[in-house]
Amino acid sequence: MPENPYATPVLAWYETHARDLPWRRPDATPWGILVSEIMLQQTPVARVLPAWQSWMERWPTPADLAAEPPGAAVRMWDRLGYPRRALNLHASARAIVDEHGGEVPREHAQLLALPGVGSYTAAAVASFAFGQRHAILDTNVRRVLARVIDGVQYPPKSQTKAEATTAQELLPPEPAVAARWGVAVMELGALVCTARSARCGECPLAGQCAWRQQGYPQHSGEPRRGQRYAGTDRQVRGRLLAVLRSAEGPVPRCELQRAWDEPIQRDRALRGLIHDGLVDPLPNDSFALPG
DNA sequence: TAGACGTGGTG
DNA sequence: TCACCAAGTCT
Repeated sequence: MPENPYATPVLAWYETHARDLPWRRPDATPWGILVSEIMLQQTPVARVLPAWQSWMERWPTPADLAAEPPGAAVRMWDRLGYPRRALNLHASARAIVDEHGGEVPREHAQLLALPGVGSYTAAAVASFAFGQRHAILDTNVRRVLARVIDGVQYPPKSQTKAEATTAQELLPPEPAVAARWGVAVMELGALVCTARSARCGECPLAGQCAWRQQGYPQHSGEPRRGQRYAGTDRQVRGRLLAVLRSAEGPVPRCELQRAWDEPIQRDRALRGLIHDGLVDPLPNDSFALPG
């Protein structure tokens, strides 16, 4: 297993440039770290910050959240996006209480079994909350490694086995150092080696970066697929859920109809929300957040 | 394994 | 302005 020639400069850079985020402080609990990781999925730090504060004030432990109906989580989630994450967090809280004595589990496999916790999040919690040695491979790390090692502007569209192998090989032997390395590369990708710009003047790896040495070859091939939103079911679902969140209790169907004109798509979106457990259909043709 | 899944900020 | 992008997961 080759040594990691990037660890020393990246760790030194992190020492002085890491952001002071509440879930990174010494007093952060595993639960707080899990909540942050779920919230941060596809969501910028700036938007997570206030949401995380409110969430942790209201539900400081998994048991606090588990005692509430799932709809309370969905309402609290507000406009963070991908509201099924709120449902997943609630279901995770109940699983943690029911199956782990109210404590966030330490084992990667047990974390992975929680709803909404995939490969990245399980590794992140095991590493950041419990100081274990796991490869962290998120969008930031993938981009940094693609540039520094492979000399390309962007990583492949979907994660490859080769990327996982590389991340594993770069892991420092000491668990505590490995955990530090993981956040540090992520932070480098988030602050310096970003998707839109590469501030190589501030980068501790500028001298050993393949992409830089090769003159920044631009991404060639298919344009990177952008997600459309306007007019999609996702937008309709968002509108419907917004109505239900703003209401105190159940909402009659006619009120939901004002959220979207087109009836076929509106009904399809509503059925989807019900199917996903984000909405409860009630007897008198009204609807509510799940109770 | 693509595609679905929210929302808002930005270059 | 308007694509693109943001600590992914699930099917």
